This record gives sequence, structure tokens and C-alpha cells, in this order.
Amino acid sequence: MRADAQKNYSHLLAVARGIVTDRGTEVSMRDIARRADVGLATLLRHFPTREALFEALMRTDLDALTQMAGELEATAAPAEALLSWFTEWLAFAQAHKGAVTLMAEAHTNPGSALYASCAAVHLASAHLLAQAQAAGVARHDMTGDDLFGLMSALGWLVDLPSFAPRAEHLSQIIASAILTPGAGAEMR
Amino acid sequence: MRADAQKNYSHLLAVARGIVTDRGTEVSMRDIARRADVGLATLLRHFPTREALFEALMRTDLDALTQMAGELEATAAPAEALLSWFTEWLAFAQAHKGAVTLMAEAHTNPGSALYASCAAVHLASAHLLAQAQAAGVARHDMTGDDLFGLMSALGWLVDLPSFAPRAEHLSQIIASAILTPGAGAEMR
DNA sequence: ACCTGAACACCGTTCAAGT
DNA sequence: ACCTGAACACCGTTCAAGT
Repeated sequence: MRADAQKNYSHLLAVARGIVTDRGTEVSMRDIARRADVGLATLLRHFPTREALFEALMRTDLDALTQMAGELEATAAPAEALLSWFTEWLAFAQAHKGAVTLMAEAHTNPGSALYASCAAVHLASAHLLAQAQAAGVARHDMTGDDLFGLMSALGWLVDLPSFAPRAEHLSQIIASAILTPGAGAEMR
Repeated sequence: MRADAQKNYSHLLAVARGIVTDRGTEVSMRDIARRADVGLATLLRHFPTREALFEALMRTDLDALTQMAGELEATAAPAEALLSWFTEWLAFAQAHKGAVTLMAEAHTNPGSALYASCAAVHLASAHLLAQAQAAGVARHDMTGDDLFGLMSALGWLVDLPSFAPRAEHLSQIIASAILTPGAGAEMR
């Protein structure tokens, strides 16, 4: 990348981060370009779509999130790992309002800039679920898809200001539906 | 209302119903007006906002839904009433794609055309939950708000084509989190 | 009373022309 | 290589002018 392009790229990302933080996720691409003192076409040249921009904005946190899944899988007990994973996911969702909606729409669309991230989260979740199921602490009539769905639904919900305060509690309710009550005790 | 206005109103509603059914919930007001061979301003005179239009489109089904809650409360056992309520809600959500998102956004906004409907669903849900809690078949650490939240999250989720096939199953998972396992047995 | 075209201030997409 | 103004086809809002 040419030096001026590199500079534009970083500048746009920084401006976008700032403007999204204090004006929300719905800002128009035009506004971001305007704030960055750059033509709209320039912004779109670096980030051809809104998803591409958000993917770049969240990449660091997304990587940290999926890496955390691996650590939990390796170090924590299966049930605790799943619970902690819910907490991590929720923290991510609350740090990036609107991200869950974008991801839920992108997760079946391989052309989306967010597709790979969705797949990574999906895969990490499925692993943690499988581990919990193998240990007999999670219900067996559930797939990784179901888990990703419930996580998405929860993430969407806590984006609504009226439900944000109940986030932790709602998360526990859903988690309790997944984890079987008696640790190690099979349910049928 | 003048005769010509009444006729326009019915015509617009019919056209909107048709176009929403086969082109989805995201159609523009302009497209609806166009299809109805009417000026955009005329459409907006009858339905000043998109929410007002959808409220009119769903009014019949919404009334039927909340009425059903009353019947379930009166006739079914508390746990079964809550389960049936979930089923009814899900059927409504699937019959009106996009409705849940509109309702979730409207439910704290008294100015919204959908506010009253949200309040009715919320109230009906809270009654069924309270009844189940009094009978000792639903967890006590939950409010009507929580239930409405979980219902909204579920309704949003099954609007996504990839999750629609799992709707019934996902609904059961969430329901199982609310209903306590041993009927009549208190949990603490 | 009710309807409507037109002006308005937006939006994201595209591309020919500039450096 | 990279940038950008301008044209484009949209969107919902508003209102003066028509019937």
C-alpha cells in the first residue's frame, strides 16, 4: 500500500471508531468520510461496505474473543468454560452495539466481510458445547447452530437500552437452559 | 372519514399486505404508494409512519394473540399455558417477519403506534408468568420484563432464515429455562 | 376534507477525470 | 496508484397548490 493510502486507512479507522463510539452504530458512511475530511469515495475505496468497516473496527476484539474460547476450553471445567464464554460474548456485544445484528446477518453469507469472524465464533462455541456435552453437563439435544443462535439472540437483546441492565441475568437464564442441573448426571 | 378517504385507506392496506407478503418487510413506503397508484403523500397521510402502517396490518392478529393469552390463563394449567403462549407468539412472529424488531424498538416509546400492542403483549405475558410462578412451576427470579425480553429475542432470531427451521426447538430450550423441572416443587 | 406534485435533505453506488 | 467531485437512483418529510 502506498504511504498516503496507509495513512488514510489508519486515519479513517480512528475517525470511524470515535464517531461510532459517541454517535452510535447507525452513522452514515458519508458522515464518517465528512468527519475524516475525505471524499466519500475514498472511504468506500478502503472499506467497500459498512460490514468491511466494522470488521476492521472489531478485528482486535474478535480475535481476542475467539482466542479466549481456546483458553477456556483448555483450562476451565466444561460447565464453567461455557458460562465464562457467555460472559465474554456478552461483554463483546456490549462493547460493540449493533455488531451482533451485523454478524447474525453475515453468518450465512460467505461474501460478507464478517463471515470469517462469524465462523470463528461459531466454531469456538460449538467446541465448548461439545466438550460440555461429552462431560455430561450440557443438554444433548442441541447443536452448535442452536448455541450460536441463542448467543445471537441474547446479544441482540442486550443492545436494546431497556434490556441492557438485565443482561447478566438474562444470560444466566439462557445458560441454565443449556447446562444440565446435576453435574455429570445425564438427562434423557 | 369521507368516502374516498375510506376507500383509499382500505385499498392501501390491502396493497401493503400483498406487497409485504411477497417482497418482505423492508419495502419502501414509496413502493407501496406506487403499487397502490397513489401519491406517496397520500400514503403518509393515512399512515404517518411505517410503524403506523404495520400496526394496522397486524391489528387483527395482535388482538387475537392477546385474547388467546386470556383464554390460556383461564383454561389451561399454568405450565401448559405458558408453553402454549410461546407457541402462539412464535406463530405470530413467523406470520409477520420484522414485526418483533419493530415491537422491541417500540415497547419503550409511548409515541409509537405499536406501543399499545407491545404493552398488551407484555401484560399478557406477565400474567401468565405470575400464574405459573404462583403455582410453583416457573422460576421466581424472573420478571415480566425478562419474559418479554426472551420472547422478543426468540422472535427476532426466528426471523433469520437460517434459524427459522429450528424455531420450535429453540423455543422449547428457552421455555425449559423458565419452567422449573418438578411441577409444584419449589426451587431456591 | 382530502389529495398530490414538487422541493428538500438525506442515503450508498459508480465512474470519469485528476494528481 | 490513489483520490475525488459529480451524476445517479434511491429514501422519508414537508407543504403549497389543487379539487
